Amino acid sequence: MKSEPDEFSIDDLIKAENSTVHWDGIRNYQARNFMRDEMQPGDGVLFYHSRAKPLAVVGTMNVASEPYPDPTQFDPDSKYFDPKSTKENPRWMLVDVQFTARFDPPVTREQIKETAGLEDMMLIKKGSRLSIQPVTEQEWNIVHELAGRDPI
DNA sequence: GCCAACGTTGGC
DNA sequence: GCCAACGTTGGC
Repeated sequence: MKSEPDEFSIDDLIKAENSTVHWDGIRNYQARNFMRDEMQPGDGVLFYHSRAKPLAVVGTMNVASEPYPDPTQFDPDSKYFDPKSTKENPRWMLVDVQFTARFDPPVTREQIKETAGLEDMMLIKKGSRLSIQPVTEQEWNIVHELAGRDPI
């Protein structure tokens, strides 16, 4: 899962209550589908800082809820308000995520590009801007190796 | 800050 | 249902 640290960083996640947040504001159907259809409580998630220095995987999270409707879509005061969405038929789903680890130092985009076994990661494919992307178990393990950590 | 690559919208 | 126009993303 990507986030611009100016908007929401891994430090913000750690500081949140229970180090857990609603991953709200996702307004892309493909990204929504990943949360709605592919994520289960306990799944591991890489936290990536986009539009940042350095561009890097800065840590990990756990999926901490079942998918449920993003409450911000119903809030007229939210910048994520969607007038076309109804409570009966919500458009946007999200999951909660909980902090699990910080990578220090982070695993940079440059490292990922250079590492054998990670060449197929969607993250480094040209033109790929999806903010939620699938990661294979092998990729998860290699990224943890680069971080000097045991994969969970 | 630029701009290429994407995704969405809406007129036809 | 096509596709031009528009808005957004995110690496550089």
